[in-house]
Amino acid sequence: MSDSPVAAPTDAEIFEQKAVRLAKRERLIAERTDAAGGAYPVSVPITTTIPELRAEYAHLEAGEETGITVGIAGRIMHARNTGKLCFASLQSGDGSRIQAMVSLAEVGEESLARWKDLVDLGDHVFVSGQVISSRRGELSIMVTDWQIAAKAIQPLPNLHNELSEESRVRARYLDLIAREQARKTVKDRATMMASLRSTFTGQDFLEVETPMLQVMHGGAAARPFVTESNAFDTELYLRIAPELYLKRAVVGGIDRVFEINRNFRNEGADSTHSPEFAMVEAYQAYGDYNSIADLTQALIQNAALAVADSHVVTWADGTEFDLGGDWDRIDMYTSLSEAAGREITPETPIEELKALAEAEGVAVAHPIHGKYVEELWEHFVKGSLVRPTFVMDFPVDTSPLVRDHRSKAGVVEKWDLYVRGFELATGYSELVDPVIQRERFVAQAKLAARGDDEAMPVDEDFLRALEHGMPPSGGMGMGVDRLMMAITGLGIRETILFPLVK
RNA sequence: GGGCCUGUAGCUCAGUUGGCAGAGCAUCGGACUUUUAAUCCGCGGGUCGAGGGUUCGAGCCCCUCCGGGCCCA
Repeated sequence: MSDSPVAAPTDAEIFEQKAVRLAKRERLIAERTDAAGGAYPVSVPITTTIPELRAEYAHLEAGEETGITVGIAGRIMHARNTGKLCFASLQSGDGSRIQAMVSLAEVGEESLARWKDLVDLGDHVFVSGQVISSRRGELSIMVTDWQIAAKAIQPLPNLHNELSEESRVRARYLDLIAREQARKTVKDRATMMASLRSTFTGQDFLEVETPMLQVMHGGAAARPFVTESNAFDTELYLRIAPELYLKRAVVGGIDRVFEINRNFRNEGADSTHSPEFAMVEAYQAYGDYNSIADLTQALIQNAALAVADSHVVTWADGTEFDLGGDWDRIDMYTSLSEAAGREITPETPIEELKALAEAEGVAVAHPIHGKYVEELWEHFVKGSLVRPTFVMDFPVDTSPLVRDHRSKAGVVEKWDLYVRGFELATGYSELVDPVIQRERFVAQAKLAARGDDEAMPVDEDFLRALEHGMPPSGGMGMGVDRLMMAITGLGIRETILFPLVK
């Protein structure tokens, strides 16, 4: 906690509705006779749930009475009080609702008056009584007993308007209470995560967890968050990728390994980037970038099938998007040459690339061959990709952890998977030669010394592991939040339950 | 980093040319035994994101800062 306690709000700072509810809370607590009463009872005697009742009594005719007594609890979403008969809609966590009817004839004068005095929108309430259908055919509980299950002292937002986008993100609990799509997104994401794990385990991959706090960051080109350890009296980095640890696991004989967890990158935040993001990484011994592309396609297609029941997913805006079939695999230099109308190869001199980039208005932060080629590819080709596409064979100097292509000079066995214009996943034939790996690290360290704060330091401990021999392997990484975006068509702030906000 | 938009009651939003701070829902008081955003009557509720400036007078114009969004690089 912070050094100074947060000052209690003064009376003037408590707005009217909260003050009213706080007074009701006080009254409930003052009237409490045992642990089951008051404003926050330890439990209430529910016998069933709202969705179960909905399913079981869907057939009731208007005005029908069942003679069955149940006890249920839910959050008050609407209340309609008349003089001697009160109606309330109770909502359960999944969004399903049932009506409670509190009638003078059933509960008596005192209980009805207490209901009107003490129950507010947003409160959790327990009711017991007969399951009936109202005259208008609304499935209802004709209440005989009730009590507050949990008193809300903040008012519910106005449910007749959409919550503002900022409120949805800052108060996700309200978004979840108010909006079906918000609840569905949470369920869909859980379904997607379960599907990913199921696809992996179906192919004999083992899930592991590797360090998030690292003495040395690596495995990707990105700026890390820096923190410090009191116990070790040293700087630590929040990981930017789990790669170097997963490879250590492969060296140790975990031949098929994956991890799904958070990475942290100290970079800009916008509609497709979050400073912390969930990622899946996997390594497959005796595989390569082709077999790992097959795996990636299966992971995504199975996830789409699990969430949307089809390889053709329907986004929130109604657009249909087809993730089915075998995806195209195109060559980076070839597709760039075609789109640019001139031949560009790994031998194309940097001056020529620079001239082209300047002519096209493409800015390149670090003037090396590979960065020009990648920026130019994004400029010329990226926007034209419609179907999911693997872009294969990247420049060697921007991919320090990838092995050289088995037959083409100057490129590495790396692909990026583009889905609807954004990079969803990347895969490699992993570099396992410890001597070449060391050379690549040293080259990166020189970049770092020249001010490229995305470049990696030399990781001696990782190199020692590699020197013990890592089998030929394919590896892949995929942004889980982005996969969710691709399947649902939602923005990144919708796919993350609690995105970082200032 | 550049450009544009935005911040007003608990929530969602209006606010004209610079001239008394508004609406709906919610709250509070009253009526009502079949409502479905119930209805009807009545009363409240504001540091207009923060600070500074111009002006007789600023929610509105100018400057700085903070938060949010969109587009571009």
